[in-house]
Amino acid sequence: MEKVIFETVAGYTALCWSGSGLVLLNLPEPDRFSAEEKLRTALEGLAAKSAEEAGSAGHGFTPGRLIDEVRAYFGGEKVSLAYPVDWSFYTEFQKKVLKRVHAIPWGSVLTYGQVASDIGNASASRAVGGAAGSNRVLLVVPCHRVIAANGKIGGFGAGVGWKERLLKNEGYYR
DNA sequence: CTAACTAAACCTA
DNA sequence: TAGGTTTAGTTAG
Repeated sequence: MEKVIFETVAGYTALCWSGSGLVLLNLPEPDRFSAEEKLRTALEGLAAKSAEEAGSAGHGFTPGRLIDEVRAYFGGEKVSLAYPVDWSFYTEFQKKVLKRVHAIPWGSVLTYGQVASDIGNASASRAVGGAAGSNRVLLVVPCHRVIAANGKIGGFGAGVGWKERLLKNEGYYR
């Protein structure tokens, strides 16, 4: 597992990846120390499951281009952030949800209910919210592009303020 | 139209 | 078994 902390205009961001794809991408923190704290805490939760990480083939991922894109993202530029994800830390249901969310393009949104139908479980909208909350690869898996059916913003683990900010950044609001 | 409340639904720890 | 990034329906203001 490789890891790095880099700086953007929005703050310090932690990134982790394995041989099979991205493992973690946090939102920016105001200083390097808190970014490291958040990274350490997140990695503790992953440690228990990391046994299955062995034996990944490797896809030649290097963080350089991704870091540039994340910096551009917070600079207000439109970027695709299309990178492979290491799904091995998620349950089957979470994988289905997050893979569907992974495919939501810049500037568009789905409701929790739409994601639920798309994965063949129309009545699982609330569980979709739960699965979205398990996403550790923010931005690359754009769970902030999933909103409530009444047009309201819905919830967000890192705080609804962040969700608003990300959606505004993508031109979704006004 | 907004706010408040309810029941139903599904996954995870 | 509790609770979460829900939803649709009902009722009151």
